[in-house]
Amino acid sequence: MSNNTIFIEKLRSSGLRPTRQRIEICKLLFDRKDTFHFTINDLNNSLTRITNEKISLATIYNTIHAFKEKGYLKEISINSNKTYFDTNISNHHHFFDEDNKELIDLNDKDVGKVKIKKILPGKKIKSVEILVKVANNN
Amino acid sequence: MSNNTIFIEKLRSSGLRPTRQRIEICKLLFDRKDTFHFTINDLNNSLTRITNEKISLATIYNTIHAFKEKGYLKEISINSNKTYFDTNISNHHHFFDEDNKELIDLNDKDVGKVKIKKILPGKKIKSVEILVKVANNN
DNA sequence: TTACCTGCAAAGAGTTTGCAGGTAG
DNA sequence: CTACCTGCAAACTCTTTGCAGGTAA
Repeated sequence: MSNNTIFIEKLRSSGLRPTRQRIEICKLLFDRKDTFHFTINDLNNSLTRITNEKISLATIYNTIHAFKEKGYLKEISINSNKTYFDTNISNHHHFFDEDNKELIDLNDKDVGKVKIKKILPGKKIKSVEILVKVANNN
Repeated sequence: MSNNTIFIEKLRSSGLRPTRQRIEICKLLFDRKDTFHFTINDLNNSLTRITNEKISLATIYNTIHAFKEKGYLKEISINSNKTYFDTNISNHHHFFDEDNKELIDLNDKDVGKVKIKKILPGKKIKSVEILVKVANNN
């Protein structure tokens, strides 16, 4: 499958050698149509299940961090003991469902335009993230 | 100082007995005009410095968590290995300065009204938090 | 006196790192 | 062949918890 070429290029451009383990990670992250929200733990479990072998956490962490540096993944601001990542790197926001600790995308057009009227001298805005926490009605 | 009465009431209404250690925590958190953003570690360091004695982490954690449950403190959603709290419990948002890991308040009026146009069936919106990450121009 | 609290230290969870053998280039 | 990578385990950081002596009511 020539998708691997894309994965190899993603890895190389992130400063990583394309290895069997990293190709597996790429397949899981990028070989899909929909957005994928995950924690390292989710990813590790999925990899173990899909590949029937254990991929080292060292590899998973260094790969994910390189992708994040390169901008192929976004880290999401949630107050949680875990770090959440998102394969959707477009400008968008999130619902966080507190009942099942799940993230749901909120497209930019689903949110009225946000205007930040305060300026911090000498500082540049890097990102504006909106997190809408939701829970069951009860 | 009769401020202690207020602190004792805050503690009692949070289901906690007013002890010497907890009064010290209250003084540090609530005896001030301006907003206070902190991590448990910040708080612990300040307490040690101010009181010249070590207050147990167990006490700090159980006090802070009780205040948070009661709504006297807010937990802020930042992707960080640490948990940030805020003594400003009004509806407001934050800048997060990535250079020095510091939080800065963003009043509700400094942000244009945010309209969430997507609905999740059966789910109720608990909060809408905006985090504006900033860093030095360079 | 009783229930709760404190301090300490150990345990947990998530993440990071050091090292020795293995692999890409 | 060399530099980088993998797997493992140990180490680290932050947070939570168990326990024994101490304190508020």
